[in-house]
Amino acid sequence: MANSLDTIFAALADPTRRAILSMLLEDDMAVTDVAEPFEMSLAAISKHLMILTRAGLIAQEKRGRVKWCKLEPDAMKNASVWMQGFGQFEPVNLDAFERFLETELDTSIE
Amino acid sequence: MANSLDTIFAALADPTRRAILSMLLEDDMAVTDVAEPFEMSLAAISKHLMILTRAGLIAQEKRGRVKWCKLEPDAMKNASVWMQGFGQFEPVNLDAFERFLETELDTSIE
DNA sequence: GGGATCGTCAACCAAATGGTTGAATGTCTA
DNA sequence: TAGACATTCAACCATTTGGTTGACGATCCC
Repeated sequence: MANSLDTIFAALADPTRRAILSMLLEDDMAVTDVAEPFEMSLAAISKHLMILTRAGLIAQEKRGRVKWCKLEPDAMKNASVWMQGFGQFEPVNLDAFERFLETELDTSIE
Repeated sequence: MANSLDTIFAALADPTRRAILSMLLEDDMAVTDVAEPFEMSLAAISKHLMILTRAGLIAQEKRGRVKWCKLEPDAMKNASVWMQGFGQFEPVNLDAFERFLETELDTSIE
C-alpha cells in the first residue's frame, strides 16, 4: 500500500532524502537541480526521488524534458499523527525546525 | 550521535518495532512478554529492542534476571518537530491514532 | 548444588539498500 | 537533421538488515 508508515519512515531515514525534502520546502525543482549540491551521481539522486515519490512525500511531473519535483506535505500527516500519540510535545517551535534544517543540510550535503 | 533522525526514523520504519512501541504505550514489559505475541524468535525481538534502545525510543532496565522495557516518548520529539515543519497538520486526532494502532497490530503481529 | 528461566552472543543466511558506470530514451534547439 | 541536454534503465558491487539456530552467562528457587 502506498503512503504506509513503512515506506514513509524508511524514506525519511536517509539524510540525503531529508535534505532533498528540505530543499523542496523552498521551491519546486528539476531533478538536475536537486542533484547539483550533492556529490553523488545523478542516477543515485533519481533513485532517491523515486523512493520519496513511492512514499508519497513528493510528486513528480514531467514538462518537456524536465521533470519537476514538488513537496507533497500531506503524506507526512499519517506519520505525524502516529508519532504524536506517544507523547504530548510542545507546540511546534519553528526556530528549532530551522536550526534542524541548517545542521541537516551541512552534514548531509557532502 | 544517538537520537539522530537517521536512527529514529530507521527504527520506526519496521512494523514489528512500531508494534512493540504500541504495546509499551500500555505498560512497561519484560523482554519475554514483548516477544510473546510475535512469531519470530526471542533473539530477533532482542535485536529489535536493541535498535529501539539505540534510537532512544525505549529504555531497558535490568532487575534481577528480568529486563524491563519502557517507552521513552521524548526521543520522538525531535523527529516530530522536524516533520511538522513540512505542513500544518490538524490538531492531533486521537481516534485516528487508535485506529492506526489496531490495524498496525493486526498486520504486524502474525 | 542443580535445574528451570531470562536474555544475549556468535555465526550464519537471504534479501534489501545505496552507490557506481555506461548505455538508452526522449526532448529541445540551432 | 544533428547535437546537446534531462532523466532513467540495467548490470553490477559492497554493506546493512532482519531473520535463524545453538551455545552461553546470569539469576531465581527447590
